[in-house]
Amino acid sequence: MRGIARLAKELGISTGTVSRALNGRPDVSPETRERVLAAARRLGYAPNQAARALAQGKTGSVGFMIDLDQETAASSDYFFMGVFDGVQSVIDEEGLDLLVLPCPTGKDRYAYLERFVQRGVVDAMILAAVQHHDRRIELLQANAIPFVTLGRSSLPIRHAWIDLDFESAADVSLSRLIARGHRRIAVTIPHGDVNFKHVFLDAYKATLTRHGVDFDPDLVFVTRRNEAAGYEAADRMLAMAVPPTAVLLIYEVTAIGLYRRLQEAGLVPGRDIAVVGFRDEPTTRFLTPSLTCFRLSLTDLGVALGHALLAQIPRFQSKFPLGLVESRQPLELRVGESDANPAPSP
Amino acid sequence: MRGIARLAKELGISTGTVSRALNGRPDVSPETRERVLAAARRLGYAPNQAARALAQGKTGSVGFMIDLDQETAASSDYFFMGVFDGVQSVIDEEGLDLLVLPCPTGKDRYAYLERFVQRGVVDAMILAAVQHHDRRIELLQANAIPFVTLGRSSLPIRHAWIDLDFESAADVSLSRLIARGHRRIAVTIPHGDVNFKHVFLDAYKATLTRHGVDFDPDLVFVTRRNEAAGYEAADRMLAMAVPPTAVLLIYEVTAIGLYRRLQEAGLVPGRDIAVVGFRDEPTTRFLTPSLTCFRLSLTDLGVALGHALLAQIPRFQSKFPLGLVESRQPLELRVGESDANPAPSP
DNA sequence: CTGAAAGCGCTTACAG
DNA sequence: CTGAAAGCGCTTACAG
Repeated sequence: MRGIARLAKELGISTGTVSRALNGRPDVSPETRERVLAAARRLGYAPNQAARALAQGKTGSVGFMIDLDQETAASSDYFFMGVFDGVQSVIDEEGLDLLVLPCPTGKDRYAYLERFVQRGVVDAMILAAVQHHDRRIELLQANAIPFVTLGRSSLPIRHAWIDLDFESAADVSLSRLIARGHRRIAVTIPHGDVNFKHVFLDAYKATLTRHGVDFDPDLVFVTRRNEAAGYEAADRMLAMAVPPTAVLLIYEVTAIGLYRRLQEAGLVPGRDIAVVGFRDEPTTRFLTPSLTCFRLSLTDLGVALGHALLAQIPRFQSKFPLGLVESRQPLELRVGESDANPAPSP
Repeated sequence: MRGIARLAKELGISTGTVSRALNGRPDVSPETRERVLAAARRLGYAPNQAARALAQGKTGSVGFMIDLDQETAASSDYFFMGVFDGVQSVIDEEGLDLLVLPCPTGKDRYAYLERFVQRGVVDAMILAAVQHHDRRIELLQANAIPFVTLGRSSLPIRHAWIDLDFESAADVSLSRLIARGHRRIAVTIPHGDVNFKHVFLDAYKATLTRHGVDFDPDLVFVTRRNEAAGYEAADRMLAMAVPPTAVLLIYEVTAIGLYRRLQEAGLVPGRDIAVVGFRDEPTTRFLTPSLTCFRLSLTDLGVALGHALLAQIPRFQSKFPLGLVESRQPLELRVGESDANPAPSP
């Protein structure tokens, strides 16, 4: 005999009462509760997760699906770790566990998620690296799994999401550059189908338009998330008939390669060409000249995701009455030396 | 009615037969099996995980516990992602799922793990960031959970582990440096209680002794895993009465700060001071002069962990008869320019 | 406040 | 090859 039955026998009471005492139900006498808790402690009892989930119809755990493929995972460094921390600080309070589900390289993301969803492994999901048309969103909706995405999708479906404020970042950085006379401002966007590629590019275009600057498709560079991509992008920029006078980088880490290529060409960021990075990353803090970039609180992002998720789960909705969250996390400009230069006079 | 019962009713057969058909048992007629599988597909049936785990007494999932605290997680970049990929490539084959369990910053690691173990959330565990005296190992053994650790512990308990071959790395790198005349070789070791701090330092000492070089405790620098720590370490080295002529870095990322501090002092790695980094990381590939360091296959490491773990799980032991794995993953020297210089003649 | 009992959705000896 | 039934370890109306 094991589990709750063992406790019940030991104490000479019914399993129902043990269960109620353990779960903090009000209809248990203080003495009984004390005896049960003491026995549980003494015997090192912990409720079996599977039995509990089966009886209650909920698992008490939320999944956070991430991609392992190079494009999204490489150099993701502290990003997800920080976000996980934020999420847990919120859901821990509500007795929920976080299970990170890493989709292996090359494995179909939809099939991977489907397996977990259909088998009822988690009560709710957080999805990272949202694609332009992300079928996983339909999957979760069809299975009535509460969820929130890190990043918007472009599907004509409303769902809870938290994203970075790309619009504001594009506005702030471009306005700075334009005010200093820059007109040929290159932008790098991610490779692949992640949705923020489109979001960021749209924001870039919109800001240019607002300032009366023409959009030039030749100034858009698709880069992967690594140093080499920054090097190559710089290389291509330098080879242009009329090179850009400023660059906006979507992946911070590309700054390392870009700096290197510029250095080889005898160019100094902030003197010969203006460079603004998108997100502050530890590995770029040591660049010289220091990089102007946007700072993001990973913990805050995680906390926002946690709150948004709880707001989608019926039993938490009264405590987190946020409705269908659609919000953007603020990005704060950290001014460095890399964009100090005005545009060269023509 | 739902789940298996629905299928059974739909087909007019018993739930037992449905279960046997679904699970590929041999004692089911081909026609029945086909009908069951077709119906399951049609109705989008997937077995409930909790019910299955309860009935079978196993969950079919393995946990991989990582730390979220800055010291071990920050700049861990692709490290774990690569390892997860390797682990999954192995356990997927056996029908096991990988659940990553990220222990929040500041939360007690033992208590965090205990919760998952006692509730029976996972069948087996992989532990990262093993401490010198890691009570989690005793916890898993007491609960008879099959496990393997990424890193050795110093407990007088035998358990399955996979570690990096610090001994060989110390030997190869120090032998190179000593052959070039270096005698004052600084070493950086991690902060905190991670076990490889001791392993690496011991290997460093042993190699020096073997070459007849005296160990000087002043040449040991404790560094955290970030750029700034490398900067500070270099700073302290330069301030010494007799500075080291060579440096062995345990964390690659510290090379960035170290390079910077050396540069400020007008010193060039590979010309004025020899630098060897421990593990190849993408962010240091762009350093100039290029860094001599050790390359590690993360996927191979993950695969080794997966195999070692399966060897600890009774039902897989015949397929993976490896016994109690205690092995070190090879590290391959990637020669760069940073340690090209011989020691200056005294 | 407590107990007896049904039920959560599966699996698996045991008969036949 | 298939069905009936017990059981996995919990939770939760329902009585009392």
